[in-house]
Amino acid sequence: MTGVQTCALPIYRHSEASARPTVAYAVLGLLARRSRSGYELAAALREPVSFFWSAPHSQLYPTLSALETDGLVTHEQSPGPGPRARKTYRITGAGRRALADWAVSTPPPRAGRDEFVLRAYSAWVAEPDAVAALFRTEAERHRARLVEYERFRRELVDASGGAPPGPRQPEFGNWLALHNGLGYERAYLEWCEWALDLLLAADRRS
Amino acid sequence: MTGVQTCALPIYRHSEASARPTVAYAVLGLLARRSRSGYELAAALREPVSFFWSAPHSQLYPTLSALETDGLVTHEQSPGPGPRARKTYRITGAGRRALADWAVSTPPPRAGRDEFVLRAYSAWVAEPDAVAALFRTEAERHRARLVEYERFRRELVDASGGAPPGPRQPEFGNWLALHNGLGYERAYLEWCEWALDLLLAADRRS
DNA sequence: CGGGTCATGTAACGAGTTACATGATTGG
DNA sequence: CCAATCATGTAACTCGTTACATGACCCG
Repeated sequence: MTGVQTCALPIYRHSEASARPTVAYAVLGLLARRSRSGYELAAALREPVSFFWSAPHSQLYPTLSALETDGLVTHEQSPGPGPRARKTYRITGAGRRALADWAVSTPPPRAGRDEFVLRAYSAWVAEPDAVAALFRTEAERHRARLVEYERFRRELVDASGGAPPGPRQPEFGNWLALHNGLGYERAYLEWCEWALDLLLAADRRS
Repeated sequence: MTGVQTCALPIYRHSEASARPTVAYAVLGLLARRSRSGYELAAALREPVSFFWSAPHSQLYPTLSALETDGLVTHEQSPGPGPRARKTYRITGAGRRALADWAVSTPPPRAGRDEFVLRAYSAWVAEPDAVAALFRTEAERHRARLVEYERFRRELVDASGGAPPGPRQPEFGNWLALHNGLGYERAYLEWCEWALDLLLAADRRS
């Protein structure tokens, strides 16, 4: 009888009362701009919100229920074309407060994840030609995103008449997210091209 | 009886025979450089491998078992200090091939995730002062990482005598991953400082 | 009349995180 | 003697993805 006897019924309390999954704040962030139906939210979440967070609709609907239970959103029904009614969701005052609190709370230092860099880390075991092909494909992907993001930037600039949006305007958030995306894609593309140069230089030497 | 009758026993086959979780390739990537014990692998995975992939040891041990079942790694036991024997893992030829295949296979276009940018996207609902504080903390974090990465770079340059490593050397992978990390952190830091300038300019106007 | 869009949900699984668990040796 | 390190594993949970499910309307 030397071991420490532990409780047979494990009581896990590692989720604080106010802890919500990140997708909930993606939803609140969208609803803070304007009310939307579940379908519209699902469509918005299919393409990454703020360029760096996406979710399928299967994650959305339970999230909306949970947010409503907590009083952070409400909904109004209207007849839909199909077998189910359309629900238009609106953020509440409590929801807006929860979003603001979350937005400025320092996030725990989470490790970023990038599977492509992990592949690059092991690229030395593969054929250099195949590695070059991989990087060319990846570069193309980021080039395409850059073009898209530049288009978004022009749209935002045109919409706000040249001046950057004030820090209380919704466009401020778009502006921040977009510029992060632009910097990210530019840096990534430069890295891909640098890697291709390195591979080319090594190929010429041999 | 209008509905489509589906099989009562759902047969899910959406995982290909060779599909392995990403953490498995992080492990193989480490073992391709040199053999390591589970404990050493766990320590290496605690800090992100290739700067962009980390895992706790609880994910490691089942992964090692699975890799061994598939014949991609083997292990030798030696007596450990504690109640359990130390197992030193070695990658097999099949493991090296699987790693090389994975490394150059085009990854499915996954959406990157960045919770901080999502916060920034909703920062307009919060106090501008709190937003500025948030960005200062974040900038500091990236500045610290940059300093660390610059140190790694000097170490790598010193170790290889100035010349960049050839595309068949393990250091090539480190070199690629490190330069991605450097570009990423530089871009992120610049973005944080740009955002702080924007907030400061708006503050002066009011 | 067949496929796409609108519209909402549930089921099952895989991936990732946190907590539980054991126990010898080493250093302050 | 207490804490950290070495050393390995399991249990329980949350988060995220893929697949299943229904059905009306619109357009060609």
